[in-house]
Amino acid sequence: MARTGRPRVFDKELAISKAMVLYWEQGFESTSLTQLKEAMGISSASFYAAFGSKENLFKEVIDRYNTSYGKVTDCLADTSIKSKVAIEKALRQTAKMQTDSSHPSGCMLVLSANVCSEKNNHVRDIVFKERSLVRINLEDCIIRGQENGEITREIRSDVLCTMIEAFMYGISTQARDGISYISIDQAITQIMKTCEI
Amino acid sequence: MARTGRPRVFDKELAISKAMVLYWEQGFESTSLTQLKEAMGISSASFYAAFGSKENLFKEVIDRYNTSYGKVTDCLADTSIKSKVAIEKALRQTAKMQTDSSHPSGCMLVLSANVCSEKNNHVRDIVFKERSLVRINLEDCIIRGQENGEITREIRSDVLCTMIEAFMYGISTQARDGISYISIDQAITQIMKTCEI
DNA sequence: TTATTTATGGATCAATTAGTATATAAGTAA
DNA sequence: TTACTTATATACTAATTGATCCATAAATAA
Repeated sequence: MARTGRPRVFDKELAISKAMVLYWEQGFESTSLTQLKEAMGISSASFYAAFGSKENLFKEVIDRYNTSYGKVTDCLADTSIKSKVAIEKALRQTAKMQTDSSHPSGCMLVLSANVCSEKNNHVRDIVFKERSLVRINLEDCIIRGQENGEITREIRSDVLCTMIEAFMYGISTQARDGISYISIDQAITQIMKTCEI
Repeated sequence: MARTGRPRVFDKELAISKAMVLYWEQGFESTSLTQLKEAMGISSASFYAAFGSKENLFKEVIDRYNTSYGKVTDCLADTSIKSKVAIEKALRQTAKMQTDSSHPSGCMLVLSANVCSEKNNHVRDIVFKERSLVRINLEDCIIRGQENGEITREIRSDVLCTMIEAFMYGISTQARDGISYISIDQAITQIMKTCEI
């Protein structure tokens, strides 16, 4: 059944997209409500009616990110492809996405709320938890690869995981610094050799 | 000759240290003047008389960082030690420093102003330029090592530089996430093998 | 029709932001 | 002493922060 009440005049999904760009580019705290409302083209009343708070909008934006740009690492959990291939694919897709100039550079989960004032530590926790999920997927993928004989057993899975994770997180800063995709891609080719049998 | 005028009652160097902790922990934009003044124990008038502006204090803090905690990568420019040793030392010292709980975790140059609103892009440039200097030192160190036969020539210096730089930057996020020094240190042992002849 | 529900426009809120103004205190220089 | 220089205390500013209030608009339900 159709919902009652005056219908919303703005496109909520589009508004979330606009907000994502701002939060991604500037981070949670540095993005003001004025900027968000302007980008969305709505008033305070509409903003709070639709999203509840600046923080709640951020949560919705993170969800959006995870189901769009953030999907570049989803292949780590895909057991239908070989583990080493999955890791390499995750890294290359990450580098490609993060250096794409059609949106803010770097990874939103790494950049948007890692540093903030104490009162917003719970916002920092949101992205921290999202990163944890990626790390779990990466380590599981490595373990799977070692069990299947696709990845070297000479290196402990947690050590390999920490090495690749650090490299992956660092791409965000490099992307912000303007390091090219091709340059990062070549580095990926190099670091992937560590996984070889 | 002794300078004229009423002498400053607070310790400027100590005040910069206090400010560094705040900027490091929360970033430039998320740190308020109120917090800075409270940490320093001074008034607005004293603050502006001594530092000029919030941004100028940040510059002084970055200088302080570079000559203290940031020195962990100085060995990259030390031509008296072997290149591979210098890189390994820089990485291990970086990991040790960034996970030390006596101060904020991670690297201030990577975390404190990488993400901000447009009006502070020039502050972002400050840390961007500092990172550039580290990158130059790293690449020069690699080139030197390859010329001296201490580092493999099988990999292009710029590719090796990008790989190590990404890994190094990523340590900041890992440190914030609570990854232990020992874990990162083991990953360093692994990634250093890439440099071997 | 009337009641109910939800969204919007616009005014407004208290708190906080970075930064100033002014008078005075405390030192040196002549 | 007087002149000068610098720092401090206190009050203050305009602008911005995230968020709320209220009247009204626009839909459905009965």
